[in-house]
Amino acid sequence: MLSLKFISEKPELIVSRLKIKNFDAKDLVKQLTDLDALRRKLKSELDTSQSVVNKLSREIGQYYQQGKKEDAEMARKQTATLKEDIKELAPRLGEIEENIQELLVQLPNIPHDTVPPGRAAEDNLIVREGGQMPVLNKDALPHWDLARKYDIIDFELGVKITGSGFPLYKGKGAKLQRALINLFLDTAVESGYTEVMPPIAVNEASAFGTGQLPDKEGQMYHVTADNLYLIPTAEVPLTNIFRGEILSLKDLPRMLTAYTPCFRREAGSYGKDVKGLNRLHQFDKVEIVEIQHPDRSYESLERMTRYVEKLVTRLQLPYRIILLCGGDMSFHSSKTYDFEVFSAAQNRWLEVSSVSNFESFQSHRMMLRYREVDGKLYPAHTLNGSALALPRIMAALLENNQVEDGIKIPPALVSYSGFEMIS
RNA sequence: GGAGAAAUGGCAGAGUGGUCGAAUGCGGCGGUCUUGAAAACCGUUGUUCCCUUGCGGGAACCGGGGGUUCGAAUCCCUCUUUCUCCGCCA
Repeated sequence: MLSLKFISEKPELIVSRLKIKNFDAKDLVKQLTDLDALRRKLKSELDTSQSVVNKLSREIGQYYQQGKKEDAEMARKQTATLKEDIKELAPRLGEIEENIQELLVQLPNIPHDTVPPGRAAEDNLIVREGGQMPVLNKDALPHWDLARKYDIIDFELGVKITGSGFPLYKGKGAKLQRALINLFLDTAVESGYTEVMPPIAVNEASAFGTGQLPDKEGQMYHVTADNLYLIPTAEVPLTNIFRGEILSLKDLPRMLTAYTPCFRREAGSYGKDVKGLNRLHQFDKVEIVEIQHPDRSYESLERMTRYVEKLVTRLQLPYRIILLCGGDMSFHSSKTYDFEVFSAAQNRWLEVSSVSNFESFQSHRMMLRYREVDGKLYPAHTLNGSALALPRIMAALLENNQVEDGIKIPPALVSYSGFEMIS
């Protein structure tokens, strides 16, 4: 969410910047600035009336103490009309503030200067590519066939136990998952991230803080009996650690990492996109989160991107880094890099990571601030990135490394998996 | 799930109707002292919003919401959360 003050000060800037995101903010911004002007006016009136009432009340107290009953009665009568005004104004102000809040959450984050314009995925920019494209035989199998052939992932059992999109990993498949998680966490910790194991169900305030609520409600699993949400990403609990906090300069940056299962309802998806591991309701992910000083958040974004690049490089997967265009970016992000790895048997690129700078968008929602040298409080910048999401990494690893008699495990993983080959 | 207790500033903890944004202690920050540090001493130390170019002034906040009252941290209602004991349980 953008700050109301910023919107009122720079309405044209916001409208023009949001054009990059193909978002027509004109009406919304106009409504907000109008409402803000009204809000200020009412607040002023209300404060003035309240101020007089408070003053009279203090006097009444003194009159009673001095035994001046008539003076007290007089003052008491004076408060009556003012209280009428207050009774009328206060709910109006409340309504306007609610109204403003409803509109504020509809306004997307403004993109960074370096975000290219564009409508959709075709307009994204490929920033860098790396890794070797594998050469596979014509009879190379997609990962769902490999999974069955080597008995390492059982999609049918997952359906039996839960439903589609909840795969069951077994044997070396399960071990490989664990190996990936450990590799990712260890690498993150080596790179300065503090490991955390957070709750994977969150309350409403947390889901609101990172922006899952109110608009993405249908994408989360909702535990209605307790009004909790299963996290769609560790970003939610990790960033909300700092909800309502005031950090000092020496606290910045805060760098956290966590492995969690992630849950997404993904309502409406179907077809080849959801085949095998391509899109799941439950999947594993290691996430990195940073809380950073506004002057350095873009350095962090680049550093995090290089960090994720290091991971895919270690896994020897062909990858490309994509700078999302305005139209393809998420509602909350100021700038996002996506990572895709090539899954050779499917002959397609799979998104395995998304690294974003949200600037102060989430901080405004969750009142996450830091104290600047001038002693004042400013919203901190929040960033996060997948490092990495496991299923599609698994898909690419299986497909790209298949040989005649099995699947080769990349060297970086062997010390974690304990085996060099799945056969 | 049953019974009881509680929720106050970064933390601990006073405050049961009037000058209480809130004693006191700890912590934090600044200073004195010191070669440096500690100790001691002195000072300082919440947030949001409104008005104001500035100086400054004002409103709100003692778990959330509502009520009583001229006036509420304090009284009433309600919700939530936490703790203790019992039950169940990895």
